[in-house]
Amino acid sequence: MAVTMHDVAKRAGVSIKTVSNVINDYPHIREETRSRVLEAIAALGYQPNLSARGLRSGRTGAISLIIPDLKNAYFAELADAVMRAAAEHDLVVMIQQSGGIRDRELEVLHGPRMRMVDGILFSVLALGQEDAGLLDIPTPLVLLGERIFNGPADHVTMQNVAAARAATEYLISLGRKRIVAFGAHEDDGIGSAGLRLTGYREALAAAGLQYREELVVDVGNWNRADGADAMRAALASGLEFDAVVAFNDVIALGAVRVLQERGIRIPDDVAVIGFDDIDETRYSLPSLSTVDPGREEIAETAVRVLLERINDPAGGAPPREYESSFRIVERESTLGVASSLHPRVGPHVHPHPTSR
Amino acid sequence: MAVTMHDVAKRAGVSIKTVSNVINDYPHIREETRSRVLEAIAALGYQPNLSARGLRSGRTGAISLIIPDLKNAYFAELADAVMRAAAEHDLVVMIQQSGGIRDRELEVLHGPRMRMVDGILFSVLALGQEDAGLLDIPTPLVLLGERIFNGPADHVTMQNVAAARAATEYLISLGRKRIVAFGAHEDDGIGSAGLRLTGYREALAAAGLQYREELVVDVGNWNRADGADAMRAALASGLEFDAVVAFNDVIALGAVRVLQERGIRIPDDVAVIGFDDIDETRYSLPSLSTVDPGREEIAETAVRVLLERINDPAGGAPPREYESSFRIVERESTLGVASSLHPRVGPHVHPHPTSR
DNA sequence: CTGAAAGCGCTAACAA
DNA sequence: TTGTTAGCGCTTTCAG
Repeated sequence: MAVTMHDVAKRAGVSIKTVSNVINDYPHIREETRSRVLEAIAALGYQPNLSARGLRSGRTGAISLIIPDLKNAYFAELADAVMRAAAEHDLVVMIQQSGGIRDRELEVLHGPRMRMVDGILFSVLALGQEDAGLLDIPTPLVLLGERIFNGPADHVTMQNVAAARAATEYLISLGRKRIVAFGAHEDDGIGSAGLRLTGYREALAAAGLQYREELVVDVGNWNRADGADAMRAALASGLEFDAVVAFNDVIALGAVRVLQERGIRIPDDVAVIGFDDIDETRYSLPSLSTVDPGREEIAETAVRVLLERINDPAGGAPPREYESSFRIVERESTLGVASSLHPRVGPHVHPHPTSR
Repeated sequence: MAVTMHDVAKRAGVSIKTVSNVINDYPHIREETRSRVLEAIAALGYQPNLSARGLRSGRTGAISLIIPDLKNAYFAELADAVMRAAAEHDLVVMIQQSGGIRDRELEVLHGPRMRMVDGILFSVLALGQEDAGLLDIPTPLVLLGERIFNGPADHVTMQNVAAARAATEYLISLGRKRIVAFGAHEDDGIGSAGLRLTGYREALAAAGLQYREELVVDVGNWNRADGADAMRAALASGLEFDAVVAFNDVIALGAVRVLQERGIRIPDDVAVIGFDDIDETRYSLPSLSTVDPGREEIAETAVRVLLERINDPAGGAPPREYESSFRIVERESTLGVASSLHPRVGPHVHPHPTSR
């Protein structure tokens, strides 16, 4: 059987409690005692039993990250950022995939596995405002992604409206007049699609450009194939435009592909900007201008806030909202290939301030 | 405080043991008792404490997956496959990133966190044969990826040599004569790069084509940027070739980009095939022919084998090797754009048998 | 078919 | 500064 604290205590000639104290960095231990214990630990190869510790202390040192799908680059990069932020606090991460399916989101959230972690980071996709009550669980919870919930839990997200507005204004500043909003969702008011559409409208209004229904293109699932299909349909319908602000990067890349197939030059004929700043946008042809949503900041904030909730004795403070800073990243799909003459030069960026 | 078995037992008017029996599907329980217990569980919202169960039973129901980097699409897709295979067995997965750094791989593998899981799936990148002894840990372990270890643990991998040979033979069957092996690593004999180079050589030899040093191109890190850089350098050196067998998909995509920048037509001037069948290869321009390594099968086999080791009382059986089946996936980068006229038609495949 | 009691390995009071 | 004791919530003998 595995070696326990008892074995260590016996070998070091101390009590089990002293071993515990050494392990937990209890301050008042004689240096000589400490080193004797440490020596015994090393000699025996002792490793604490985390289940026992968890049972006793009520803390496991693990948090859960619930995301729709790891194959989606956005969530893979989010998971990476979360894991690295968590590691800073000695936390390990259990990833659970929900598939973006409502029942599965609830199942995962309420499953017994959630009793195995100290807190949950939940990137909601399917649940809506009407499900807010279902989020009342005993485990500390921080919501990621769009602000579809009004207060049941802490929430960290990006500045969707402001970022979409900035992206659209950037295209306008390039002299574009007929800008497609690519990736809208019918009836979506408060999800990413709705918020980004709001930002798009704000930018048009501020520039005195008219909002045109026909320039708002729905894209079903925000994956590459649907992006390509939607662009194909838009072109088939005879839609004319000189720029596209896509509501995420992969639908932008799908659209770019179709535009290129049709011989439409980017950015000469049509400038394209995406959303998310996934790694691939640096290497696509052309490289894709996009909005960096502040992923690192989101991950760090989420882990920090979750930890505060975990450590907070009473759970007193009311839920809070946090928004990350964002920036427009200019690449070839809006600037042209001139920049590719210096492929090793970093992207030009437009910094924007954090709001909170 | 959370509700425990005691509370459930009290409410149902039975002993704690009976509650335990119901939860664990112990067969011999009177139906009436069972339903009474179930009712109490539902009414109280009881959920078992996994730490306590883990302490008592020695099993946590979690496994660990150690991979280099989730931002790498190959590993994200592997992680997805592993998580879905694990879910089939009611296992949850803790993902740990090693960064492909040797010290970090060892640190993660030997850290106390590993005592929190029932078994480990380890996708080794940096450790080599000389570290085989360091893999002797108490927790059941299954190695993923290349066969750099000779027997310390169970191991599941793809058929690197056979697949690279098949990919090369496929290009030869297309009439290509000067085929670049793209992604070799100096001095790599038994890692992916070395094995795939072996398959490449076998294919040339079988076809009576001469092996030429200059057609073997090193690519540093198997990421898109290094792939692009290596192709740029190859072209600058005046290298001539009519096909590329790239040792993974992202370096293939990086190379494709550079070829297109230079006005080289794919596949007319140069046919390109990659390795891994990551999702992106379906949507790139042109879509990329590749080798499907049998990821699902690898994940399912790995989880099954790990579970066998976990359940095996003595740990008796000697380590085993498992190889997944693979297949060549033909897309535009070797077939031409004709196929894109029917974008919704599935890829043509060359099935290959499983070896074990 | 069900109950009683022991103890998994650890930490938190409380003593010494 | 260190030792003793009592459980955390559960599963598992062993009786009944």
